[in-house]
Formats: sequence, structure tokens, C-alpha cells
Amino acid sequence: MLDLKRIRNELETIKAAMERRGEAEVDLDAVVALDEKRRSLLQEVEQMKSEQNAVSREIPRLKKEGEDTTEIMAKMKDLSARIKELDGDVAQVDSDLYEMMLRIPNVPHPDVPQGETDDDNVEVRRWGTPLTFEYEAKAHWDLGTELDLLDFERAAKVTGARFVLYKGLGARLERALINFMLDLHTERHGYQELMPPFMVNRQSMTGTGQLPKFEEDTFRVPQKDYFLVPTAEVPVTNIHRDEIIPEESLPLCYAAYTPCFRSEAGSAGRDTRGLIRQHQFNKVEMVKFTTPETSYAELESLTANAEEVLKQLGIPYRVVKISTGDLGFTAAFKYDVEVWMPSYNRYVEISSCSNFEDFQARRANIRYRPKEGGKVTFLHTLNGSGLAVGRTLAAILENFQQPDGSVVIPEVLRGYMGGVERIAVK
RNA sequence: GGAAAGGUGUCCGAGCGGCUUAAGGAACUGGUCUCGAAAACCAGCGCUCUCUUAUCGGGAGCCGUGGGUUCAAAUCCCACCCUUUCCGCCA
Repeated sequence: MLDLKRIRNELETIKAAMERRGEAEVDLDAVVALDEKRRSLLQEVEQMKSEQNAVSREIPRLKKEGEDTTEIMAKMKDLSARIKELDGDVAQVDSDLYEMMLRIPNVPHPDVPQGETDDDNVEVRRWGTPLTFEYEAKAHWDLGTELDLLDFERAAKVTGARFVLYKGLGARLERALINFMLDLHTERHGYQELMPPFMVNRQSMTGTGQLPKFEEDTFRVPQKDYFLVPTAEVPVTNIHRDEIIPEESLPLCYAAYTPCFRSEAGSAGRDTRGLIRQHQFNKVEMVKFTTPETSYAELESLTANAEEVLKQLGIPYRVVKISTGDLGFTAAFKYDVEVWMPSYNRYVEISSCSNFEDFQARRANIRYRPKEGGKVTFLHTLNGSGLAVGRTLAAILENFQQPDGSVVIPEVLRGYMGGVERIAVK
């Protein structure tokens, strides 16, 4: 959520920012008009309340002195009724304004490249060299099926489309990746491991920005109005909702594994084969809470932490700066890490590392108390995948496939795989 | 699912219609004392909105959430949420 005062005072700047995002539906003039209406109502009703309070303070004294208060009481009853009426109007305006504010996206950082789609994202660096195959490289869904690691058909029978059943060494490899990533981030990168609830309430989903705008992308549990987590970002960011954190404790760095559930509404027909786009997938997520001054430096290290996973695995990747058209609702700035995927013959997103600045902190009311006695202030939140596990497994199958149809296991994973060095057709 | 107790500021905790402008601690920030520190003492110290604004200052609201009663609600009533304990069920 943006700062209403900022919209009021820097209207043209914010308008330009929405323009940059290509957000035509955001009606900032309506927000400003409603804000003005709210403040004029407030002035009126607060003046009345002030009078009510003053008179109410007098009543006990008058009674004590034996004065007749029936006339005053009658007047105050009238005033009280008018206050109640106006309070109702204020509440209505407040809630309308809040609903509008919840649907306004974040202001992009000035360094975000201008663009309309992901084609306008800007590559910032590459690591590793994509392999050239002497033969036709197989896609991970074929490799996974042939090696009996992945079973899409039976997953469809058990549940439906866009689910997968991991089998044998496939399940083992998925689990090995989760453990490897968590160990790397907790032991080497200084994150605290968390295992949060996999369902969250509506307030949490609103706090991180999935709601109210993107409810159709979620899986909802109707009995309790809970939501299956679309990413660990939601439960982990919300653990500090409505809290004030001493600056000495910052930055707070958490790493968490969760399955992620997404309905992928509007993605019909895209990436229908394989592990790339599933209703349920595993992910290790990194989340940081920082001061405003350090958040961009922390974003660099967060991104480096995600990249380190791929460096250790030995999979070629690149990092791109996301353009305004591809930025996403909540982010002020975002890097994507993309792995080389031979079957796609291009780089595919495997991690998004975002700085939300104070956008989520405002929604979720997460603040910090400055060391030097300053005013309690909204902190900055960041997060990034470290990494999407299913896509990592897919990248391993494709990048480490051998001419005989087997797949070599990256060295760093072998300890997690009971020493298995290669998965071959039985 | 049933029963009981409870949710108060950064933390602990009192208050249960108008002597509350939310007591009292703790923490924190100044100051006194000290060679220095600790202790002690003195003072300051909540959040949100709003008016006026360079500041100072004024007003309103905030005691789990939302309604209601009343001239007046932390306090009374209703609904809901959460926590703890006990019972039931259960991996």
C-alpha cells in the first residue's frame, strides 16, 4: 500500500509511476477526492465530539451541585445521534478509500527499466555456458518419465492436471534439493530456518498483497476462509505483522521450505508439459526485513544467495532486471534469476528476488524502532526464491543428461542422495 | 466439539460506567551523584488520524475485532476471533 499523504502531496509523481507501469485503471483522482471528503467529514464530526466531551465532563459536576441536567441531556442526545450518523459516513468513506488503496500497485524504483512485457527485461549478467548437445537434447518430462522419476499420468488420476508424482530417486532428488538449499542458506548465508503453516488467513494474504486483487489465483479452504500458501513469502512475512522490531535486530533473514499452491488462472495452455507450471510445487524462500537505508544492498546479497545455489550445482544461468511492464503488483524492484533450459532453448525463471520497500510493511503494519530514538517507521521487506525446487530438478535433468539417456547427479547433491552419482534407465 | 479463565501501551501489570488526561513497575532517553561504572534520585517517554504548520501547539480516536446500550464505555450487553487449562476426538 502506498502512503496516502504521498499521493496527496506528490500526485503527479505517483501518476507518472502508474503510467510507467501501464496501469490505466488506477484512478488516483478518485482517491484524492475521497481523501478530501474524508478529511472534511472528520473535521465536522471531531468538532462535534469535542463539544460532546466538554459537556460530558461538566455533567457530573452539575449533578453534584444539584442542577437540573435534563435539558442538557436532551440536547446531547441529539448531538450524539448526529455524531453517530456522521461516524457512519466516515466509516463508509474509510472503507471505500482503503479498498481503493489496496488495489494500487507499488511505485517502481527509478532504476527499473521501462518496458511493456518480459521481452523488455534487461540482462545484467550471465554465469556458465549453455551446453551444446551433439544429439537432440531431451526435455525433462521425457527424461523424468523414462527414468521413472516423474509420473504425470498417475498424478492426473489421483488429483488432476498440473500435478506430478515424484517416484524413487526422483522423490529423493527433490528432497535432496530442498535440504541442500536450506543447508546452504542457513549454514553459509546466515538465514534462520523456519517451517511455517501451509495455510494462512485472509489478513496475511492481504498483508503481502495477494489479496484482494488476485484471489482467483489462489486455492481457498472454504470451511475456515484460509488459503493454501502460494509462496512462503506469505506466512513468513506475516509472522511480524503488527509488530515493532528494534533496529538492533535488523536485518532479519529467514529461509523456509514450503509447498506452493497456485491455481494458475489465466495460464491455460501455457507450459502444459513438465514441471514448469504446476498447481503444487516446492520452493525454498528467503525473506528479509531491513531498514530502508539497507534494503537495496540486502537485495543484492539476497540475489547472490539465490545465484549461489546454481553455481554450486553448476547450472548456467543469467540475471535480468525486470521491466516496469513485468514487475508485479507489490514489487518496487525485481531481479529474476533464469536457468538455461535446453528443451526450451532459452533461459527460464527459477527465482524472483524483489524489494517491496515499505509497500508490504504498510499493508501488514510492520515497523521498526530506530536506534537513535527516531520515530517508529515502516521497515522494508524483501524476498526471493532460493530456489523453485521443481524447476531446479527439471534443469538438472536437462543440463546433466547424457547420450545414453542417463542423468549425472551434481556433486554437491551426492551426499544428500546416498552417494548416487548417476541415474540410469533400469 | 464441550466447559472454564483470559486478551490493556515496547514489555509486565492495575482498573470493571463520569475522581483515567489508562495507575504502578520494567525498559529506553536525558540529568544529578561518581575517577569511571553500577546503584540511587530527578525528569522525559505510546500509537493512528486530523487542524495549523518551519517548529511549538490544538482536536479526535485507540484497552482482541465488530456491533449495541448511554448525555458519557477499557468498564455494561451481543456476536465473532485468538490464547491458556480441563474433557472429548485424533496423527
